[in-house]
Amino acid sequence: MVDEKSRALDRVFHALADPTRREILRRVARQAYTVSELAEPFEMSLAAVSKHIKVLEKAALLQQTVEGRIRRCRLNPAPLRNAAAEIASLEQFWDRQLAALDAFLAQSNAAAGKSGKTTKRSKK
Amino acid sequence: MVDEKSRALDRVFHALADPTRREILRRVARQAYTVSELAEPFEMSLAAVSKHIKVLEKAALLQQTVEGRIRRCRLNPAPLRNAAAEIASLEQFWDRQLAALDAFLAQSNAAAGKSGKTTKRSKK
DNA sequence: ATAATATTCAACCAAATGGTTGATGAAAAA
DNA sequence: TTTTTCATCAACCATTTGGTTGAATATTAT
Repeated sequence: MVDEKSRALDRVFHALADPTRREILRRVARQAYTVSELAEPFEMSLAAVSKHIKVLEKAALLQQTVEGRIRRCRLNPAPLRNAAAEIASLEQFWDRQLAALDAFLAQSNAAAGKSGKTTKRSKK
Repeated sequence: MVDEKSRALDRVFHALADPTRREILRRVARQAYTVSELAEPFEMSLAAVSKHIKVLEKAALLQQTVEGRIRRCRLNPAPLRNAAAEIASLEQFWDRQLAALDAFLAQSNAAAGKSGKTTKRSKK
């Protein structure tokens, strides 16, 4: 399972890359909705929304529980944490690069006997 | 410009939804690379990697600075923060839903004169 | 039993995606 | 100047995506 984690991220980021699906996620994050309720605000067919929901399900971002003929849709937040972790990891590498640059500049300035600002940084 | 922010998110999440592009981002997060250097580890043509880079550029996740005939590629972390914020927002709504459920259960249990656990929660 | 409702499925379509190869342009090296 | 090198562009191709419509399925209501 070397790249299964990566393919899961593919699915999650792909699922998030659409405004309709993000809107659906925002709604189910607050409360559970049926497919019809989710579809109602959108100017597209029920089948189209059903497909969007399936994309979200394949990313495991949304879970359906069957209650007779209706499906109740809820958010599953777990994959969001993986996506957030991936993004945080990139930001962290970036921060380290900046830190190294800061250190380099600080040393250069010290060697030149200068004072003053370093690269602007967000405070940890 | 109502939905320009949304379309920017579309581009960022779409850019992140590919393992090659994520790997490119991880590299440029640490240091600057030329297009050829970025392409070298991948089993695909230079033109293909060039296209991936263009996707990252359109998402503003990557910036190129031209130095003669080479392009030096660096991470631009700003769009990552927007993506992270969107994810955090979903998680926040989810947490509030759980909090409301907790409150409901607590009140039910109190009314029934019971004690004991509530829904399991991650500590803030 | 029949009809209405909720949802999915299947077939289709246009557009976008992710890859290829070969030509091109512009800068650097010979 | 000629030749490499770095990178993009253009044309092409197969697959995926995001939508449609109409039929199918299963459950609930009459």
